[in-house]
Amino acid sequence: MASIAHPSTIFSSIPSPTVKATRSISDPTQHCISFLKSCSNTKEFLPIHAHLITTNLIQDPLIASLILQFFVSIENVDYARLIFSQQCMPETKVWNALLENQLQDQDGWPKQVFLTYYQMVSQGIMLDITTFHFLLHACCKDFDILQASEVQGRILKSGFGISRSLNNNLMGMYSKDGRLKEVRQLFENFPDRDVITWNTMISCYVRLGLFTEALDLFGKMLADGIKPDEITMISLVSACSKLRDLKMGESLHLYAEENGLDTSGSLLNCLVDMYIKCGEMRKAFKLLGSCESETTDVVLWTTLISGFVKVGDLTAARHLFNQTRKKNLISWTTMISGYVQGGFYSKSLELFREMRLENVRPDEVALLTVISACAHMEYIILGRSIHGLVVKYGMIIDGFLGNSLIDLYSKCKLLDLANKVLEQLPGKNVVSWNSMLDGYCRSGEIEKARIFFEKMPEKDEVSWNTMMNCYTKFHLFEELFDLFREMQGSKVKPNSLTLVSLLSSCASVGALNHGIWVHAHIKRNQIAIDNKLATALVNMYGKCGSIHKAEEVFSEIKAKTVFLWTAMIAAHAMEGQPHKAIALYMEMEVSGIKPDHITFIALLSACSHGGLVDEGYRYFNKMRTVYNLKPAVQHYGCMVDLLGRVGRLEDAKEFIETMPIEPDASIWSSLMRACATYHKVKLAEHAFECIIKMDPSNASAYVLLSNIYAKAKRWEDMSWVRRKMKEIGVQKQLGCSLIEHNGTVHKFTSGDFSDTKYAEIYSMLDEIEGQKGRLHEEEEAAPSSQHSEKLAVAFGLITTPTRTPIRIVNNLRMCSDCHSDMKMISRAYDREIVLRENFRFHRFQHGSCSCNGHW
DNA sequence: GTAGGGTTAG
Repeated sequence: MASIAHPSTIFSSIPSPTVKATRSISDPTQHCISFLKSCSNTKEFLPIHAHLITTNLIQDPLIASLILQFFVSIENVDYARLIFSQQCMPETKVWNALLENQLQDQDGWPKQVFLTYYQMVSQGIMLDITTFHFLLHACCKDFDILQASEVQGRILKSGFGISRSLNNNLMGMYSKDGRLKEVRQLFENFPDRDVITWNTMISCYVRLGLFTEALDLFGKMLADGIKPDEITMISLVSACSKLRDLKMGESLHLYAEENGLDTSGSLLNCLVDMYIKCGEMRKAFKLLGSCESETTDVVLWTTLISGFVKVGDLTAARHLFNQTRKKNLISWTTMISGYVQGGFYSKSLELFREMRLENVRPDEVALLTVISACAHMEYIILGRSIHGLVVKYGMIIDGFLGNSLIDLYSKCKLLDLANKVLEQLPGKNVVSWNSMLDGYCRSGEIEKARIFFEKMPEKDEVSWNTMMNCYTKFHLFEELFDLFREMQGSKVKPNSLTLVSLLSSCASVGALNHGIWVHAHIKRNQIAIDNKLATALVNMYGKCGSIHKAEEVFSEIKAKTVFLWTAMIAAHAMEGQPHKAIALYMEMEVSGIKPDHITFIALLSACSHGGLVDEGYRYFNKMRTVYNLKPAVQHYGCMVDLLGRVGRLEDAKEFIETMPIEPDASIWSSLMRACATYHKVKLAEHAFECIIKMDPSNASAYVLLSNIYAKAKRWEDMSWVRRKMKEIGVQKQLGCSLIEHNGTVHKFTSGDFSDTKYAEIYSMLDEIEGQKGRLHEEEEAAPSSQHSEKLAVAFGLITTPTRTPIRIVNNLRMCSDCHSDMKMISRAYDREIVLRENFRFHRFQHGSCSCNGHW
C-alpha cells in the first residue's frame, strides 16, 4: 500500500475551488477515498469522519460506501449504521454503492460481493432492483449455479415482480454459462419481450453453435413485430460466418442497409469477417473500400489478419499485423496461432517471444497456442517452461489448455507426465483421450495404445483413425483391417482420412485386392474422391502395379494438386516408363502447377530407370535454375543411380566427389551396386571404405562387397569380408517378400520354413530347379533357390489359378539369379509375374522382363 | 444484449 499522508496534512492542502479546476489530481474526494481505503482502525478513522461531515462529503455515495466497507471490514456494522442514521441517504443506496465499488475493483473477488449481500440480508436491509443488477453482474463474473438460483429466488420473493431488465439480465447470466434450458424458460415465460430479450436469446443460440435455431428465431422476431438492431445483426452475421452461409449473410447485409441500420461500426467487422470466411475476399475489401476514412479499429484489423490466416496467406496476414497500430493480446494471438495453423512453428515461437518483450501478458489461449507449437516441434524444454508459466499465473488448467498440455507431453513421448495431466484434468473430453492415445501410438506402445483405446469412454473419428494410423505405421496390416471392420460396426463412420490410411497400408505391402476393395467401398458409400483421396488411390494402384487403374483415377480429377501429379509421375517411374513420366511432367508444367522436391525425385528416378542421362541432367539442373529448389541428398542419389545404371561409373564417382552437400551412405551404396553390375571391384572397394567410415556396421555394404568378390572369384577376399562381418557382428538385412492371398498378406523370408504350406512350396521349388535344366553355380550365401521371392513365387504358383498374374513385393533389390529365374518361370508356367522392388517394378512375361536388363 | 484469437489423427 502506498504511504498516505496524515489526514491533517490532507485537509490543510485542500485547494480552493479555482485551483481544483486546474489541478484535478488533488481532488479532495480522491484524497478521502485513498485515505479511507487505507484506514485500518477506528482511531485512524475518527478525524476524517469529522471532516467528512463538515464538508458534507459524507453525502457522496462512494464515500459513504467506503465508510461502510471500513466498518464491515472491522466487523462493526452497528457503528456504521449509527453513522448512517445521521445522514439523509437511504441505507440501500449506500450498500449498493458499496456493491458497485466492489464490483469495479479489478483485483476484487466476486465472492466479496456476495459476502456483502449476505450482510445486507442479515441486517434486514431492503434490496432493490439496483442491488439485484449488481448481484447478477457478480454472478456473471464467477458463475455458480447455487448462487445464481439464490439470487433468482430472492428476486421473485422481493415483491417487485420481475422487471424486464432483470429478466433480460438473468437470461444473459445463464447464457454466459451456456445454460440453454434456463435461458429458454425465462424467454418463453416472459411475454413482454423487447429487442434485448430477443437478442439475448439469439446470441445464446449462436454461443452454443445452434446457428440455424438462431436464424429461425430471427424470423419469429420479425413476425412478432420487433425491430432488430445492430446487435441482432452482429449475432446473426457471425452465425452465417460460422455456417459459411454466404447467401444468408448477404441477405442480412441487405436487410441492415435497407432498414437504416448502422453498418459502419461493429457490424462492419462482422460483415467483413463473414465475407472472408465465406471465401469472398473481394466483397470484403469492397466493403472496406466503401468506408469513408482509414480505420484504426484493432478488432477490424484482427478480423482481417484472421481472414488471411484462414485462406493460408500468412504473408498478407503478417503484413497487416505489422501495420496494426494498437496491437492487443488478441491480435498477437491471432498472428501466433496463424503461424501454428500454417505449420510455421518456429515463427510462431519467435513472435511469442516478441510479444513477451513488448510486455503483453499472455492468457490461457495464447499459452495453449504456443504449447501446441512446442508440441509439434517436440520442444520439451520450452514446453515445460510454458507449463511453468501457466502455473505461475495461477491459471486453472481445464478444457483446451489441459488438452494442449497432454498433447505436448504425448508428442514428446513423456507418457507419465501426459497421464498425470489427464488424471488431474477436470473437464476431460474425447480430445484429451485422443491426445493420450496418440502418445502411446507414437511411442510405439501399440499394446498399451489398444488397451487405452478399448477403455476410452468416448471414441470419435480421430480416435479410430489414430489407432488405425498406428497399425499402418508399424505395418500391422491384419490388425489394421480387423480394426476397420470393427469400426464399420460402430457408430463412427470412416472418413476420407480413414480410407487414406487403409490405402497407404495397401500400397506399402502391395495388397492390390485389399486396395480394390477399399476403392469399391468408397464408390459404394458415395464418398467424394477429393484430391487427397485420389492421391492415395493413385499411389496405391501405382505401388500395386496397376498403372491403368491409377491413370483412370487420375484422369477423373479436374483440379489436380502437385501431390496428385507427383503420385502419377512416380507410378510411371516405378513402371519403368520414363517417357510417360516426362510427358506427364510437361503437362503439369503447362497446367501451371509448380513441381516440388518430391516431383523431382519421381522424375529423376524415372530417368534413372530408363537410363535417360541427358534428360536426368536437364531436370536436375532445372529444379535449381527454374524452380529455385535446392537438390537434397535424394536427388543426388538419383543422379548417381542414373550414371551407375548406364555404366558411367567414373562420372558417377566424380559427381559424388563434387557435390556440394555431404554424400551419405546411400549415395555410395548406389555406386557400389552399379560396380557390382559392371564388375568394377576397385571402385567398389573405394565406395565400401567411404560407407564404412560413416557407418561402420552397414550390413548391405558388407553383403555387396562379398558378392562382388564372389563374382570376381576372389574367394580369399570374400572370406575376409565374411570374417569381418562376424567379428563386428554385422547383421545381414533379411530379404523379405510379400504376397497377397485370400484376404491376407503372406510374408516370406529367405530359407523360411514357417508357412503351413512349406512342404508343397519346397517341392515346387525343386520342380522349378528342374525346369532350369542345369545345375546351380556355387552359391556364396543362401542358395538363390531359397531367396524369399522364390518362396513367394512358388507359393503363388501353388495357390492361385493358372494364368493369373502373381504379384510380389520385395523389400530388397533382387539378385541377378532370381531375375533370370523369374524370366524362366514366367515362360515355363505361362504366368505374368509382377515383382516390386523398393522403387520399381519388374514385369516378367513370356520369358522376358519389362526392365530390359536395367535392374 | 454485440464483433476479432484456442486443443486431437494426416
